[in-house]
Amino acid sequence: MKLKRSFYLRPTLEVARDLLGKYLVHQTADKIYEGKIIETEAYVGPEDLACHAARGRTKRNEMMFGKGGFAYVYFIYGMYYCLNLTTEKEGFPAAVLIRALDYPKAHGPGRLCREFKITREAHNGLDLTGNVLWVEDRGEKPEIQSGKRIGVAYAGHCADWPWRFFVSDVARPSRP
DNA sequence: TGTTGGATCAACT
DNA sequence: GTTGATCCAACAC
Repeated sequence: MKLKRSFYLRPTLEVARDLLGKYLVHQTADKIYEGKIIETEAYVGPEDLACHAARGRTKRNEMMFGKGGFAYVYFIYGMYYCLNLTTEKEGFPAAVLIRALDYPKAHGPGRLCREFKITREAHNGLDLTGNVLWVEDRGEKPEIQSGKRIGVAYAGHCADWPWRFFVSDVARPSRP
């Protein structure tokens, strides 16, 4: 079943963990994309230097300050989009980055957006309780591991926080 | 108005 | 292990 708003309004680390084993679904005009979520990362609040919201509210990260249960899509390195799902209550900036899906060529945040045709223009700010982009619970309860986040070495001590979650039985979600 | 660097990936050596 | 592709938001003038 489709996850309700209340799922996203809980603490971000719980949401990041619980999203593993769920299915991301993207309905387009001519096709439905769906894949199991196998890797996520949590980005929580102004004290997390790796979080875009650590530098205050801006045009780019505005979605993270809103209510949980919306898509936050941003463009990076001139070529790639990254898909995040916002969490927690309005006014508290937090989101979960979807890093990898169990879907062909979708292991990696940039690649999954390319495969799923997710763009900032079309999907940033989308309501995840709507009927374009959402997450489904199909009753799977995978073994979960956690580790350090990827590509955030600039964030100082925050880079060591074990806020990356992945499904144990996937040998290599997106990185060794 | 100009500069800079990033939550990446793939193709190299 | 390193590098090029390629662009927008943030910040410094």
